[in-house]
Amino acid sequence: MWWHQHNLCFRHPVEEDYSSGDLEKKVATIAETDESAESEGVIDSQKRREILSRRPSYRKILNEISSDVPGVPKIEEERSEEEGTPPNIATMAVPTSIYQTSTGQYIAIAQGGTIQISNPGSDGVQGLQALTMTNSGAPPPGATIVQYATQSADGTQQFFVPGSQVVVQAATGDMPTYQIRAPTTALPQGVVMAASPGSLHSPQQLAEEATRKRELRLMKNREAAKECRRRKKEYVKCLESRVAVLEVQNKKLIEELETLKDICSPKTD
DNA sequence: CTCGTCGTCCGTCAAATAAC
DNA sequence: GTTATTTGACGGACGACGAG
Repeated sequence: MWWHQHNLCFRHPVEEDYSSGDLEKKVATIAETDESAESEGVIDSQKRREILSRRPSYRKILNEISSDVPGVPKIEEERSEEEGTPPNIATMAVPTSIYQTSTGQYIAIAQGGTIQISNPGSDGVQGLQALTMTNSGAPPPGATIVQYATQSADGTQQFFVPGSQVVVQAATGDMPTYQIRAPTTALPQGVVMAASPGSLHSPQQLAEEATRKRELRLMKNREAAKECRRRKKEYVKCLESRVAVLEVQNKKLIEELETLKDICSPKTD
């Protein structure tokens, strides 16, 4: 595989994939001191199973927290790129991702695999093309077909667009970059020509189809992992702020308790 | 300058979970 | 039951930083 050329195994003692478990415990501990011990020892079997099993997604957890605690922001279902959203796309249907090409064009990849390309300098709507990837379900009538292909020799991923243009995704960098290019060569190895599903018969075609599916799955998972990490960060931030709030509350309550103690049992000396 | 360590980010896999 | 999504874990890359 082109992205895995390194076989050296070497593990850092400190991982970026930190566990948020400690923070969760901290929040739980502080919250326990705040609230009465009513729940102590009352864990029924179902709850125990819930604890033992995998916890729900960060989105769910955070949304539960935020419904309990006002002021805690909810994780949105889908979010477009926070900053840098081009003004001429802002009024479009909310895309999942927006990318700017080297030529200044904007590519918005919406849910459902629709790709929108808009030209800068226009009034925003002019020059917009809605494209649908062939592997994202049945395209709507009249949709332009985009052919997704495997990486090319320079380590990029390409979407083939009718009209002799290629949308190229660079393999590295902080954010995936997309470029509109004229194809430099004939279709690279691994490209599946637009063919009806029923016509895939030969072993080579089947293998190509399998490769294409794998590439698509990896691409989707790549994006999912990014999104998951973003949610996790948000979740950890939320827990940290909750810890801070609860610590302040705890301090106040302790002070209050001391004051009340002093009032109720003043020293006779 | 080189080397080792640390922290962070990323892509991938696999398993759990959710959605249909 | 099948498919899609989510997320923990793993391993590699890379930059920052200090020690020699």
